[in-house]
Amino acid sequence: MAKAERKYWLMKSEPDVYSVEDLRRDGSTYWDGVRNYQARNFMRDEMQLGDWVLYYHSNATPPGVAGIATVSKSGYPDPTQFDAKSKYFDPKATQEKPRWFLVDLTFKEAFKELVSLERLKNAAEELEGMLVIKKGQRLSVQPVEKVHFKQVLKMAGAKAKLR
DNA sequence: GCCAACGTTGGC
DNA sequence: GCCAACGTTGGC
Repeated sequence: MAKAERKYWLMKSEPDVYSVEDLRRDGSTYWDGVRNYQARNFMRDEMQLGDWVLYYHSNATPPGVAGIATVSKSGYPDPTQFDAKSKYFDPKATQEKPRWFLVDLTFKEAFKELVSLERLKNAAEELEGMLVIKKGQRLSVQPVEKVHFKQVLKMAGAKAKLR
């Protein structure tokens, strides 16, 4: 069987809650609390070990891509859904039939300078079709095309290189 | 803090 | 199964 090709993603986090610097400090983390079915499906079904992720700071000044992480564990049930004390508790979820899934991320790089949403929008030609620059796009886990991922790395002057 | 966009819920 | 009401996201 051919090895599955690496996929590319963008994941949003509010830096006040958990920033790319927090991820650098911790090394890796689990992406809990996603309660959107589309985002859930990506994490459960499509994200795989070794995928690359643009780490996006939302609700920030300015918002934008702050770094890169990699998927270090593919989809598994989000434990917070079973925890009655958690704000992410879901009474309809059971161990046998979990409703929410997450992945683990490992830190790869924090950009020297954030690639702001404004810069992404200004690069509309190179980034045409990229979901994050679309109006009203709220999805917190999004697929990213390889060429777009590459372009963002270029704009960031990232150390990490895509072959 | 405002509010547009959009996902989810629930009454019918 | 429709759709109004409601809740959340996230840029500004």
